[in-house]
Amino acid sequence: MTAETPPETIARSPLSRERILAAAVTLADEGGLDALTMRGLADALEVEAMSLYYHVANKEALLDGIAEVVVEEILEEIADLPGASGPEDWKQSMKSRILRARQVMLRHKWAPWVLESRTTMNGAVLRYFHGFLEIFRAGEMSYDLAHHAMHALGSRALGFSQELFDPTPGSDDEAVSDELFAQMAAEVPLFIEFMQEIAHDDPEDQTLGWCDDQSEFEF
Amino acid sequence: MTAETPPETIARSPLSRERILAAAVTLADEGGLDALTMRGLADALEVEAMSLYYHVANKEALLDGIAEVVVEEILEEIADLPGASGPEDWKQSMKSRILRARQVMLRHKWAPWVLESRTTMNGAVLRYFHGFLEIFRAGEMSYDLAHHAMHALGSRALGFSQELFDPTPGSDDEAVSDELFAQMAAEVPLFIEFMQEIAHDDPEDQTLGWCDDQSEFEF
DNA sequence: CTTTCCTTTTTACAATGTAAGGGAAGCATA
DNA sequence: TATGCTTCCCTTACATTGTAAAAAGGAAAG
Repeated sequence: MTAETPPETIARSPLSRERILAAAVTLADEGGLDALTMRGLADALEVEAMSLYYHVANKEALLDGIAEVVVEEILEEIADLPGASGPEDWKQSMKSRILRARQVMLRHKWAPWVLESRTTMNGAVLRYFHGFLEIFRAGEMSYDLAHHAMHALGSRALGFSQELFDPTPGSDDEAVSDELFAQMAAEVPLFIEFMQEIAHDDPEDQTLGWCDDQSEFEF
Repeated sequence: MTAETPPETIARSPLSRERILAAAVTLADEGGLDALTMRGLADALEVEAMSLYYHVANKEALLDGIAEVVVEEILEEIADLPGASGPEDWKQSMKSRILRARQVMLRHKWAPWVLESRTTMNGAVLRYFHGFLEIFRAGEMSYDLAHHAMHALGSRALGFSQELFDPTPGSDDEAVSDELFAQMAAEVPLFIEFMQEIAHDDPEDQTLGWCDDQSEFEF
């Protein structure tokens, strides 16, 4: 009788959906989504590419899988948060949840792309949003209001950064920037002032703080 | 002597960046982003694939291009809107702008994906946001506040729908849905109630109306 | 030993983006 | 007229992707 491999040892041979998904996540963490290719993933697992297909229907299913993994990670992260106790601290509850989610997203920078590209909602997302529903109920608001609030939050609820645009317009370095600056000053003068005013802001957290204030004000 | 082709006729031979971008947009409109392949685009233009590369550096540049086309379309769409006149109607100005943008987005359902995937900001986006800045200034708010407002709006400013999840969880039709429903009732009971409450809502516009109310409330 | 089932590999193909170089037509210069 | 240069398009070719089809290995059951 062969000795049982201890369950927590990540053995080589026995491939499994979980092992594949875990490897996919780390692969994407390291090399970005572009690095997440079936062959590359197989290599990382020291296996041939087609072996993956026994455990995962196709690449789309793989992406579904890692999307769920990420949300489950968020769920773990917020597991120890207290549930909304009084009708008053629902804002704080939401804020802390979103901040935790954001932490996870920062660990997996590719995650927003994958999550956005999923069309079906997996169980983890369901449970995650269910948590928000509980909070909203604790805040004593109607389902209808909760619905609107969800929409208002949008993907921010999952901690998305959503930078939308790089500070640098175009790939130009410093060379052309003189005439470009002149043109911008002519075409979009407010933007110049805007940028200069904004320049001193801290990068991220202030913004998220605001976003929370926002939802605070609306109700 | 062959008759001159009238200039407004979309002549066959002379390829051009504009013609390519236009064809790319309609191709994506019809078949989705997946249909937008270099070879397919070339076919649509009755040209060989590699010919495109004379006018467009590569596919990424092509996507940059159609992204800009879309935003320019938005700009045209809002061109006739009155600028913010008084400090009071800035909300209305924003709302109408966003609604127009949304119209354009509905014409090009692929656009959100492309816009989100662009890392650099093109001139059209710049001008579009500049319009918002003007509005904010007309509303007599500081650049700092405007900055926060932009973040709060996020991609909604461009009219994104951002449905985030399909109503249907999974690809299951009606078959498994009984036990699935039971499981959901156990795991995420609030969701069930939530869905039933929500079911009577109209699909889209109400939501956007709310989103506008939201920004209304915050200031 | 044979048969069966589970898992992995072998081989192969089609679709994609794109590098490299080849031409054809028009125009300029000698 | 002849030569060469520029502009624009095409031919060929290749690497990389996802994945279909089927065979091979091995463990378990008969």
